[in-house]
Amino acid sequence: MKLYLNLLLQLSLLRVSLFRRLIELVRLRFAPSPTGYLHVGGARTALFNWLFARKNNGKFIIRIEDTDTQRSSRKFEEIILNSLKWLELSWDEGPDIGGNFGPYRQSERLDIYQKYAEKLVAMKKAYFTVYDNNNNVILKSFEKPLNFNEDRYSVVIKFIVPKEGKTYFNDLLKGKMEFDNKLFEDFILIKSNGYPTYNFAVVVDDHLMNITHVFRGEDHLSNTPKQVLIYNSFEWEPPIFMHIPLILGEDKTPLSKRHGGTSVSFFQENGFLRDALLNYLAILGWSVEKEIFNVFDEINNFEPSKISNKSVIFDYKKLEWINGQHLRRSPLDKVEKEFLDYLRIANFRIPNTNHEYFEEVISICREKVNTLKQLYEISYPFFFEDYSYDENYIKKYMLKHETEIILTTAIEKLSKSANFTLEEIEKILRSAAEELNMGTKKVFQTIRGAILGKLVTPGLFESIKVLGKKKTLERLNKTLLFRSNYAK
RNA sequence: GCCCCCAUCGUCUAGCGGUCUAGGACACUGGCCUUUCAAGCCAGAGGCACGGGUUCGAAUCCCGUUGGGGGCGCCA
Repeated sequence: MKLYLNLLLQLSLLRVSLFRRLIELVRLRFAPSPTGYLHVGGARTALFNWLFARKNNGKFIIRIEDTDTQRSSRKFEEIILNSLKWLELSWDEGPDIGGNFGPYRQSERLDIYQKYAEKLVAMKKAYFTVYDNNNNVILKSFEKPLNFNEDRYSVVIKFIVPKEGKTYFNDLLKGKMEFDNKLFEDFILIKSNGYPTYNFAVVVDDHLMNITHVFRGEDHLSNTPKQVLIYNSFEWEPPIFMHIPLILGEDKTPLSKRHGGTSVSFFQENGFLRDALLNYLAILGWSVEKEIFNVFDEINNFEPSKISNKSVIFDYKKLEWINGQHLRRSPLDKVEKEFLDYLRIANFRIPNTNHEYFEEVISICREKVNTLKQLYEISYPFFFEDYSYDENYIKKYMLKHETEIILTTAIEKLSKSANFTLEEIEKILRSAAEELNMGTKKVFQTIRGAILGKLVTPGLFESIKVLGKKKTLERLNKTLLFRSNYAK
């Protein structure tokens, strides 16, 4: 009977663990250190982790690796989190929202690392080391060294690397990895300030947080065997690793500010769309049939092993092209919302207009530009009366003697238009050119500059229609006046 | 110095032993369209790093060389 009950218990436990695996197959994390802005390389890493977690109905976790007390700051943590929010890479557990495996800041987990490090010491797999001011080792011990004045000595815990044998692990992209243990020297687990080193904290946290897959930059590849050594010492099962090739600048050095903007906030502030940035980061090294897509729609097609195993050069031009594609293909209301958000972030203001007018302006302007910043520039004369005349326009058209007759004819004819439809406007202006016996280019460019100040604008007829009869006539007259004053 | 990763047009990539006189995208050049500029469409230029093997046959497999990147921190 007892045996039977035991068996039943075992079975139910098995079912529980199976059930857990079914509902929560995978757990991935993005673990930035808050020492700067979110770099596009980091964003790409976060994206791949997020994609895989979402595809498998798993969890995506944010953990802050702030064990560098010198360089870490709460301000950068906030900026990084904001960038991730802007990208809409939502997380299930993190420093801001908590979760069952917290705390999610390493600086708040010091006691945990200390406990596990001392566990290793007790297992004779790590030891205390005391250094003097000149960095000479004066003591190695399995016992906690006492009575060492902090001013004169520093105490750390170091891991014992086996002198022989090899350490193995598998990488989703690189395949079987093998490192000779001789390559490594004993390394520090707990620094003299009580903080853990990266290689130790990452293992303890990934294990305690039940992380199943670690996708990170290739710069971590050579450190992985040290981490596997720690997993092995605890008899913990290591996660599945994947090391993603790094993003470089066009001179093949790591992408930095020298090459242009590198932070997510830079792209945000310069009028890039989240969908476009994510789209570009996704296809940068990951080939799919169609190039332009929304990553949120392609979650199920994400295949980590299909990521290219080669470092990639960041192509600003292609990003801009992709951005233009998204700008034109996205639903208009979405673009409007993004544009408004952008204006707020970039500290640009446009006057309140009625929604229909705003929408029409965006609609005709987005055909001509690739970024929200360019959209602001090209749409400026639609929102402001203080638009200025392009120097080229003044020289090439405004000052020409035909301008007066062109503009007065346009004013006369347009003012007679009853319906002011696109077709009607076109008909009027074409007939005007004909009557004046002038080329359409000369006539249209003269009018274009008069009503918008620039020689590069959306289509003339559309622009006139959107501006409306009243504004168009006002501006034509204004230009006539400006011209006569200019001549004096 | 030691260890690790990588190598197809300028850039990203397709290619996984014959279908490759190597396909696509961005960028570039020319053309069409045209009221400007874009977009769009059409055309063009441009690449398997090098040297050895293996094989009837190699961009594709193996070795080496070269080149690029990364790591070897009380940074992460």
